Amino acid sequence: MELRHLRYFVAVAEEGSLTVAAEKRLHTAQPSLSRQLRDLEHEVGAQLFVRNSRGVELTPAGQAFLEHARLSLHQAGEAVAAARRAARPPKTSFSVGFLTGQEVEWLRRLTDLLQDQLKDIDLRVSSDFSPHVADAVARGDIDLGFSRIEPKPEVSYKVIAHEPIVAILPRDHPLAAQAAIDPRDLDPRAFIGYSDTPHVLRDVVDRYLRDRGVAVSPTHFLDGFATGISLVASTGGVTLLPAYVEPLLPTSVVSRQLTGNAPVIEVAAGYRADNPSPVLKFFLENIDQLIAARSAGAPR
Amino acid sequence: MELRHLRYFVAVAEEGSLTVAAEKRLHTAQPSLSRQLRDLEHEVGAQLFVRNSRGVELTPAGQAFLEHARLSLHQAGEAVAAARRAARPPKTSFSVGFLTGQEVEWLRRLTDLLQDQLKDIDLRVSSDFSPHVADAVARGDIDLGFSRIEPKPEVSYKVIAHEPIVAILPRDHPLAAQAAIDPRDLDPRAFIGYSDTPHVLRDVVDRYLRDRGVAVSPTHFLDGFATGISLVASTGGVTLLPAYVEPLLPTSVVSRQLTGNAPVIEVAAGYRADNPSPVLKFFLENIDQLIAARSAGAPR
DNA sequence: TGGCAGCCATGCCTCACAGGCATGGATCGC
DNA sequence: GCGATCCATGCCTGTGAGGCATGGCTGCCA
Repeated sequence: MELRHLRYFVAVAEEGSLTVAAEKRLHTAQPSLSRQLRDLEHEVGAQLFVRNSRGVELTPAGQAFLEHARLSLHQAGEAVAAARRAARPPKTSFSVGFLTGQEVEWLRRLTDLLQDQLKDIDLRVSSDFSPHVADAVARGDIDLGFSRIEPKPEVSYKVIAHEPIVAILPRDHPLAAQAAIDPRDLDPRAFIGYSDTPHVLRDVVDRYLRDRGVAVSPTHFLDGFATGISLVASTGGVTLLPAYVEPLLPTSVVSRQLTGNAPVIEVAAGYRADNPSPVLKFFLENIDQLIAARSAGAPR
Repeated sequence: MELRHLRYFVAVAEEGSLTVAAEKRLHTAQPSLSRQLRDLEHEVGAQLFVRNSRGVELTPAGQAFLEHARLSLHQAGEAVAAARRAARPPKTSFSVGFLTGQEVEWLRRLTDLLQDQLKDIDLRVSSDFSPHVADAVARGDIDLGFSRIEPKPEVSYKVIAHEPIVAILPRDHPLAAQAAIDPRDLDPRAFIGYSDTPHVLRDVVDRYLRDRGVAVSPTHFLDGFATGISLVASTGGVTLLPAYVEPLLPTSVVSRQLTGNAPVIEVAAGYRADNPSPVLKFFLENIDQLIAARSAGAPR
């Protein structure tokens, strides 16, 4: 007796017909099936079916056999499934955090880099303000953070990109008619400044304006790109933001380059050097690939 | 995958060696076994054993597989056993009682008669004094009793044999020198009589002696053949018993026929006519066969 | 270090039997 | 009575299980 016999028996018992079971479930010829069931009955030593011109019916012996045959087949299937589960290594957990808005580009590049390993990685993604991303890295809550360089003793950074800063202004603003904007043309009171949260960006912009003798006295302050765009749209003011926000602008808001040498701001990959994650190790070993793909103008 | 694979796998897992399992449990060649297990691993998609020069060890996947493989094999065996149980009609209970000593002949003849049905009969056998056997039949405790004809309103009898009565006496008794004993030569005081229990035998013997003008005054009384033989051996006296005891005599005791027309005693099959037992029905329908076999001098 | 023993793996061959096609027998419905 | 449907039986072919011979690797011992 083999599992084959049990499979055949159960199929016929459930269909109530050798011909139907052979064609629809077993994809075999009815005469072969007939013979296999006869052989099974001979081995068991009991009649399992009553044959008639309309098909077959189980005998009491056949009914008893069916219950255990099902259990046997089920356990055989479970044996295979259990072995496969036991053989599969546990998925490696890997948590990635992004400065909000940066995931548009960097999540795609990251998953491209991890390509073949992705099926074995339990990847978790979050986005937040840059300092919060850095905090989470420091705490070990996330393995890798794409943010500004937020100085923290526990966190190491690798710069992965330099983004130019651009002017963000209403489409109908007088300066929008120019291809590039001179910062000295800005209205000091209509300039939208920065809260403490994007302090890296604030420092970069402050230094840029100071170097050009431009003094601004903002009355509105943005926390992130979202609030920045919102304030530009509602106040009609102008602000400076990294170029990554360009694809995220609404119709009423446009970006314009700045004249002369535009300031740039770094995007960095932040991590804890003592994190033993093999995925992190792989990422750091292959970070040049990530940077090269961006430099080559890989499609976004 | 077939049950064969599971059987092979479990055997190897338990023996920890392909060679040992092949030789001692599976009675197959090691190379065949090696190939079957490789095929199984290929189908499961996981390595189930670690091979080394001392045999094999289960991997975690193999361990998980083993648990379910055992269950599958067990259920397959249960399927067969359950079907066989369901197919087998319940055993018919049949209780037979014998006058002690009669089972030597009649149990053998009864089982011969029931031959093909025996596997379906739960046969119980007991032996006792004849009146006790009759009582048990009357009560319905036993279905068939081989005894004397003990008159009881509930019990019907069919005579199955007539046994001659013989003299039972010590080997060194003066009368033992004769081929046949004349009852008038008996010592009236040394004759061993009968208690109330074998009253049918007592009546037969009393009538026989009275018809020949022989008066005995026994001082010892037997209950059954066993006490009869014991008293003959210990008192040196003589008694008369049915010939069935002859094969049961010890060396110091012999039997001798009686001169002239020897008395006979009936052996009867007793039963309740209202007993619905199919085995009893069968027995009564075929009782002539039982009697004929004895008449034909069938080997005892 | 070399030889031997023990174990599992691989190559080749044979044969048993699973599976397919053709056909037969029984039953049922019109 | 005929045709349809179902299971059973005969015959044939190809697959794969099982056996023997041999190879490769490891470990032990002189």
